[in-house]
Amino acid sequence: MTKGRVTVIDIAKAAGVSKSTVSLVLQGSPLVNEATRAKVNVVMRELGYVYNRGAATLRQTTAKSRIIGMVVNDLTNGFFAELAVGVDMVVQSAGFVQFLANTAENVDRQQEVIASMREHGISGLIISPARATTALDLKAITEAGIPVVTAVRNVPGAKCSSLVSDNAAGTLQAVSHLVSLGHRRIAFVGGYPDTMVFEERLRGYMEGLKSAGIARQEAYVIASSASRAGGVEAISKALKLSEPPTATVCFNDAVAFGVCDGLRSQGIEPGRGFGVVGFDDVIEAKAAVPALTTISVDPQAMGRKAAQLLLRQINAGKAEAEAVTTAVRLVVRESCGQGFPARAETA
Amino acid sequence: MTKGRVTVIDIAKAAGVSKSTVSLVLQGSPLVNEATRAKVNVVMRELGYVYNRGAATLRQTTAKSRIIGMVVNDLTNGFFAELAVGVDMVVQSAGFVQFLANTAENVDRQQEVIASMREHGISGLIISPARATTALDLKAITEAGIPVVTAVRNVPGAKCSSLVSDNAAGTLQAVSHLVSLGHRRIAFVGGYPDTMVFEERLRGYMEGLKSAGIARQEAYVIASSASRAGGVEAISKALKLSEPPTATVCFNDAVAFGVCDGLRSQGIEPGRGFGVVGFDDVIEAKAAVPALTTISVDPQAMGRKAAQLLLRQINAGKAEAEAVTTAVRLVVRESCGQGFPARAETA
DNA sequence: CTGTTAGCGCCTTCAG
DNA sequence: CTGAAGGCGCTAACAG
Repeated sequence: MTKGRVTVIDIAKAAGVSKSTVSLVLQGSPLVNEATRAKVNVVMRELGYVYNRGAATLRQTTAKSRIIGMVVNDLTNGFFAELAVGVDMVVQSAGFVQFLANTAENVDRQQEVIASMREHGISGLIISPARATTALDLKAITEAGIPVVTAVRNVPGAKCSSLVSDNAAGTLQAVSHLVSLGHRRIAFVGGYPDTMVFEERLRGYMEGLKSAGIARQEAYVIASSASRAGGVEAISKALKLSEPPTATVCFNDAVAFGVCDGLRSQGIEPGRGFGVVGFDDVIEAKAAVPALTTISVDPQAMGRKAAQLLLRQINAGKAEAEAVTTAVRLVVRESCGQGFPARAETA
Repeated sequence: MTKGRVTVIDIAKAAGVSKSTVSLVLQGSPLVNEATRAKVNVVMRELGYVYNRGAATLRQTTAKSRIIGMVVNDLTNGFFAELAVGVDMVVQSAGFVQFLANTAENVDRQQEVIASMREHGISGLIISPARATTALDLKAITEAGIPVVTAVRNVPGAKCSSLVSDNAAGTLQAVSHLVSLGHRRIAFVGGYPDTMVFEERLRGYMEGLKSAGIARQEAYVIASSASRAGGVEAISKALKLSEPPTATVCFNDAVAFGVCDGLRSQGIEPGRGFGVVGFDDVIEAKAAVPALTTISVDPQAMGRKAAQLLLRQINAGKAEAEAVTTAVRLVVRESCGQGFPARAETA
């Protein structure tokens, strides 16, 4: 039952110096006598002093709170949990502390937590935006001069940097992987050609074929909805071709599951003879199926990168010149045959 | 590029009232004229005012920061991620915000983050302690009158409430489950009888047998190290008995994996005929094997419970009378046969 | 119901 | 190297 919380003035008194001296010690200033510094530190320990960062932040210009906000659209999904871990690592070792909030894909909630974090004076924000997030949602905070970095998804038009996965490189790797397993008839299935993401992934697929010296086959690009059902539909079409593929690169993992379903219903076991690579789109990551190989960013690495980027901006005093979007390299994760892919081991 | 951040005084001026009036509006006091209140709110929106909670906290007695600390020993483990999600839910809807830090089982780091959180004036702390945590580690914060709740593991001697799983009820359920599947020769394998946890789990097992009217068999309690290797060892012993068991309740999931390994090496497929129930000890949760049924607390539920408990203490003004440890009910989770158990669905 | 006056704990001049 | 003021943004008493 400490009565009134102990303050700099208390410890100044007890150490027989002035408050400013104490303050200097607190900031590790070199202007203070070594002996004095030691004494002050001892007294602080004795009295159980705890630094009041709130007061400091109040006094200082602003936003030197050393707290960074992290908002995530689905913490239940292991991918994002790891993302947060990555962020936490660098944030912690930089002497910052992390606010974490989960939005569960709810934009309203997202706005609430961002507002709340602002009230607490976060020095910067890392956000994996909820689905329907628009530039407008981020306008207030970016205009306040608080550095913002988006990860995983990006928000077109927002004045902030972002980290997204390198889609083309991912599907390219997927193709190379399948080729190295001996496949030559490789299809690209799922998704509709009206999104940027689709274009990118398709492009990587094409490049992969090309660099393997495989001629492109129109019929091997099979669009469908980017869902499990879409995957089923697409693979059934594929298998009816006169020369059916022996492997597929799937637009995302939902599609990949559908493909597996479809294969099984034809008595074909995915992963044994028939290669299936799913683009781990994060969304369905938690339902990974064993027989599936997956292309995905390393979430922890992405988190670390995001945090570094943000800290750089914070230290630079202002937000980056303009919105920069960086593509993060992807990693092929072999299925592990039992349980689920050993994601942690790739970290 | 807002110049000087807008303050209560700015909005007071703009609204033609005094700062205190604004302050009252901010706190939703009923002492202010409805029209005035409305006007103030409008002006706040127009000027893009953001409440400075740090300043408020500074002025107010103390610790009304509305931020709660959450420290977790392994966020990489899906269990703890879900725990944090549970906490976040209630914390958020109570208008608090959550500091999250991961200690990766490192006590030193744990002390650092707790210190850091203290500097930021957390109103309360929920902690899933790192392995070697002692009451001493928590002494400073509890003595400062900050409510602390431990979850998952408890810290003997610490002046705080804790939430742990109901070990006995868990193994009891495990036995009942196996009995309902027709098993009568059920062994309890793994672990050494020198820990409290072992005692509790063994007791539940005994009770389970008893309530099923099955006589206890000395030979069916097989101690071993609480590891995968221990599981292999234990099951091999079990199978050599003249009347070998047809099912096992395992001390923890590491042991359970070992049991599965051992069974397979004998050509027995676990889960088909031979029942295996592992106590999901959290530690190895991420490596769940499909063929395994598991007894475990629902992590989100535990998180919610912890947060509620903490908030109650915060609102009560002071920490609970004394350390109360509450057992959380466990849930049997059927293996799902593919991928890993659909944990989220039990939430 | 609204305005005035003090600080909360800290950091920054600015002198000694 | 150290001491004395002043103020960050807000709220808690009091006055009006």
